[in-house]
Amino acid sequence: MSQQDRRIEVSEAAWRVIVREGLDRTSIRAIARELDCTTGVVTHYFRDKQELILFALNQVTENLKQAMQKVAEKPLSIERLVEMLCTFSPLDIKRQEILKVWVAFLGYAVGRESLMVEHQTSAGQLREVIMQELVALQSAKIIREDIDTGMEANVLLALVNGIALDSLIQKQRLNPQQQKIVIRRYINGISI
Amino acid sequence: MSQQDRRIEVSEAAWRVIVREGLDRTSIRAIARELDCTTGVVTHYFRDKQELILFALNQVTENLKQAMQKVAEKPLSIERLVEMLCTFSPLDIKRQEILKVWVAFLGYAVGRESLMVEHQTSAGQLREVIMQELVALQSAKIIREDIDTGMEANVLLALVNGIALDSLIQKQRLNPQQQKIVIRRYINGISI
DNA sequence: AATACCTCATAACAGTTGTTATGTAAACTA
DNA sequence: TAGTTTACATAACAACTGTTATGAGGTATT
Repeated sequence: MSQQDRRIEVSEAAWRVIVREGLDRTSIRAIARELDCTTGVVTHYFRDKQELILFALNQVTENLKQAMQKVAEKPLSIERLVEMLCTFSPLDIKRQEILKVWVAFLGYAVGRESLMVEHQTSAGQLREVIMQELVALQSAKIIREDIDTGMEANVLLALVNGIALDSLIQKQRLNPQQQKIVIRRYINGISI
Repeated sequence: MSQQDRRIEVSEAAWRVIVREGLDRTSIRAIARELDCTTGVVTHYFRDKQELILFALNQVTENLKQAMQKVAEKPLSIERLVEMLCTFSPLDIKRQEILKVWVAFLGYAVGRESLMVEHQTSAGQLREVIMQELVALQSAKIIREDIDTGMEANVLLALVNGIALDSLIQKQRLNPQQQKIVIRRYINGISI
């Protein structure tokens, strides 16, 4: 097993602790316990805790980007955009956990400007992908010519992020089917 | 000054520390420093830290509810719904700080089921208000009859929450004017 | 005027934290 | 096979945490 793979293992153990016990209780010792090892493992693969946190956060982004990449292989269509956006929706347990980890990190970034910039960087990348998708759809005359692709990318991401949050904070939440319907309906609104 | 007022003072000091340094660094000692007092003040007005956290979180909800209450005094109209929803938008510094505190608490609630339930309770109340607004507008034949007010309340809150998050995580973010336009445009889509 | 209470300061407590140094087998390298 | 690096385990460190007890000075009550 390569060093990089082992780092990912440690990072995933950190994820599990975060989801189960909360980010502030995710100590180096707790991660080691989750790995059924001692703290020596963690300190061996990460210089300090900040490096571990940053790595784990980047793993979240990496997961999302890969999922979107996979969808991007399909032929251009409205449906492809819908599926791309649904990448963010907590439709299965894996994505629910990613969402929780992401929310925990975002809350942790409040009052830590450098961490918030990390979030902004990854969010900016996702915005870029959606925007390019909109531009392509616009060129193909599938969506209206008069929409501002930059702004619309923000709105679409805001909508899917909001829907994702809804699944966390609402007891009477949108079910997976409704989530898809809402996104599809919104996109229909900007289609020709 | 009443006991309740003093509790609010402590809570607001906690807010400032959270926004400036992060929730996990908001220790009782840090709050006391912010108040320019000793920890005696904090421990006198709150049994323990959990009670303080819960109080500070409820203050966030209280702030939002009061702002919405104020809007609710105006006559029923599409514009009133827009303004209600804009209550959540970080249009000024005060609301930006409330948003940050809220996000910090939400992240803190990951892995703490009881705290997450608190979030769900307050989010549920806000959903109820928006839903009643939709029902009233529907009765007044201002918005379409065929929309599901329950689901639409979720979507509207998801949209404004998403827009609020956008202001935190996007560098190329929606400006306040665009935020209002987006909300208004969406509501026009469900109007007659 | 005596008593009780409210408001806060101070200090000590044990527990947890990240960090660091040191030890030790196993695996690789020469 | 001797030497070096890798992959951990172990332990000690100071700093910080929430909690609690004690006390002191002011204010209100009787």
